[in-house]
Amino acid sequence: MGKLERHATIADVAALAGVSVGTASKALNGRGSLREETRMRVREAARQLSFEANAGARSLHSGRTYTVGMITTDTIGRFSIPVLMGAEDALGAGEMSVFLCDGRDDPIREQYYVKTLLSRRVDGVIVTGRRTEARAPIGANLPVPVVYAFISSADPGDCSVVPDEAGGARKAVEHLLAVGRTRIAHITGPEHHNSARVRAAAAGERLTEDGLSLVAPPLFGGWSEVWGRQAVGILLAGRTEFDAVFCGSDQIARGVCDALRAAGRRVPQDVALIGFDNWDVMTEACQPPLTSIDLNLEGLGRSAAEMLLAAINGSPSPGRHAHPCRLVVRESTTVPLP
Amino acid sequence: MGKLERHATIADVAALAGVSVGTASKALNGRGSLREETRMRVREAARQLSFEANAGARSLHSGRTYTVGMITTDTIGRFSIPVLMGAEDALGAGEMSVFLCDGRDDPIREQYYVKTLLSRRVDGVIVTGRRTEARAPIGANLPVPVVYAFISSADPGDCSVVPDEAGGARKAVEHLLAVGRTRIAHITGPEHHNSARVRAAAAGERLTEDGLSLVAPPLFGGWSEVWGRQAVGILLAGRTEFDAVFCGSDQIARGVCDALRAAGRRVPQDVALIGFDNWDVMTEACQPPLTSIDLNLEGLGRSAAEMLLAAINGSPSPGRHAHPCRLVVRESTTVPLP
DNA sequence: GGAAACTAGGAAAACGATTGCCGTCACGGT
DNA sequence: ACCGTGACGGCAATCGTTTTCCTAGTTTCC
Repeated sequence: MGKLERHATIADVAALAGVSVGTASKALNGRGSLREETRMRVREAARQLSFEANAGARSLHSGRTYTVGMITTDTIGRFSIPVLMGAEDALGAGEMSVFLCDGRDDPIREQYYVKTLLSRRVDGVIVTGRRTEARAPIGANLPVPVVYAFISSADPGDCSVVPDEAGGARKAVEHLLAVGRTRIAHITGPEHHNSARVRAAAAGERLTEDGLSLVAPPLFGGWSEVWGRQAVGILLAGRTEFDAVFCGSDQIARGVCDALRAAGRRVPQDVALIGFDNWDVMTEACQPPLTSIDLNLEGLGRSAAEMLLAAINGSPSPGRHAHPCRLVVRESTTVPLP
Repeated sequence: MGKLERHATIADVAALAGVSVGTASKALNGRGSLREETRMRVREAARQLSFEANAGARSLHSGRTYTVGMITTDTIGRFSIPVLMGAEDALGAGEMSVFLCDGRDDPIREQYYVKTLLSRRVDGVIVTGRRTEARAPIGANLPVPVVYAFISSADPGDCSVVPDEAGGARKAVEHLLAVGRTRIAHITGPEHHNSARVRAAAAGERLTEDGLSLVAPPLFGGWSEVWGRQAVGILLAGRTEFDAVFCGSDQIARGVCDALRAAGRRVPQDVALIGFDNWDVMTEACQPPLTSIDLNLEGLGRSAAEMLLAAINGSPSPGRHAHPCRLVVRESTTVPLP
């Protein structure tokens, strides 16, 4: 089998085995009634020619291609990847292959991809990516099921799977309460970002349930370490007492941690610190290692893929589905044993 | 066009336009000789039915699928993504769709993917991922061209596109020399990692060309911030004078930066600092922002894809191709203007 | 006015695989 | 001897498109 060799067709196999194409097909797929000897002969021929059935030709018949398209809204990033991998994993288990399409936040490019995918007769489409808000559907009345993962569709009838950020924020607060902190500050991303608002609101609500409140209004800024450092400055200047900080991202938390240390406050003894995203790069490099809320994106991707598979098989799950977050405790909220 | 609607076929279009299928095909593809009026009629019918030619059926004829497979050796990570995106971009421009396959470092899984891709009759395959050394080829005598990107194939006859790490290391040293530093230390990743060895060796060689040498043997460790911090301890304990540190990764550099500051050394006034990878998360959060060597992975991916396209069209480029790195200067090597 | 030269579009054969339907054989029962 | 019945495999239709070959018409030119 040299580099220039053509792919073997079932006709080649049939010829080598001395049977008709139809018989060869039946032999390889375990259909029809054939003598065991014949079956073996055909299988052996197929092996010799390293025959692999042409999936395209096959799907011409079955009407299914066993492929799905995955469109990322914005450029593929830290958040899309786990989603993508989870989905790929779940789909692979279902014998599905994935077409990757990087939309790069360009609606034209995206529409081009949608057309391409449809012409390739994908069985379904997953849309993912990060946005500050829900996004417009990729198309109306598409002939195949679509699932939005991580991002959510502006059409509430579409199937979207999103992290339960409010639940995550509640878990964060509950953990801080559980380790005995009551004077909690919240530093987070830009207010125009839906995630920042939702998390802040949920944190506030959870405290209210215990008759408490944030020691100061949420500090909205950016998602970066730089902002985390600045925010600590603001907090300290305000002279508000606080024994814990809940941060909207691990990067913010890391900045906060560095700034607190520089200001002489110990983490976690003086101030307990909790992040959001559970991004290993940050949680591990932080001194001390950072407690955080894991969005469980890989699970989310998997779950989205499973919903897509279900929809392809005729059982769609319309609507918005919240995927639970998970608390991961590290030393930034627990005093290490001496 | 409702959700349950079948895809329109060219027969539907032909019927609506009142012509034969053959004619419809010619009209849509600009073949044959047809009256302009007929062409328009067919096009209009296609538009009404939102007809998109079935790519699978089409490729049955042409023998080409206009798809390529992309296999990532290890789990998709920070390094694979830009490569992947660059490739996707270049391929998209060539009207090719990409099958994404996440090998997860599992040879069985990988072989399964290779088979799947071949049965889908991809026109070519790109293999990417990170490894400490060159990897075994994904298969011998495959019927389609294969290009290895970022990672390289152990078979020197295979087409591999890899970053010119030695060149990058030389650029780093040259930059340090250019800003007047001569007492350079090198802190890098594990010695069993090919990248670490290559970069260290190239740095040493470049210094030798100027009659200099590293102030101490390269410090091999991990790629992490934690190691960077530790290494500074070792360096300071050794009482060797140094006015610059070239780090094998941005994470190491960041750790070094934090540790130096904690030890009272100013960056860049006392010690100039340069990283490797140009990872925005690190370079931007570092205080001061970090000068680094950019592997130019997106360009590398693009370039790999272009070589694959060329190979598909009959002009393969066998062998190992080094893709140049780029120096990105920030404040960690330049004293900011007062 | 008749042959040559076009033009427009239809019919049918690929492409590779699957599958329903049939024909043929061998065998057993009456 | 004849019929019924399985077992085994071949034939041909089918999926959706492209493309090659052909057949009517219509011009054109001598």
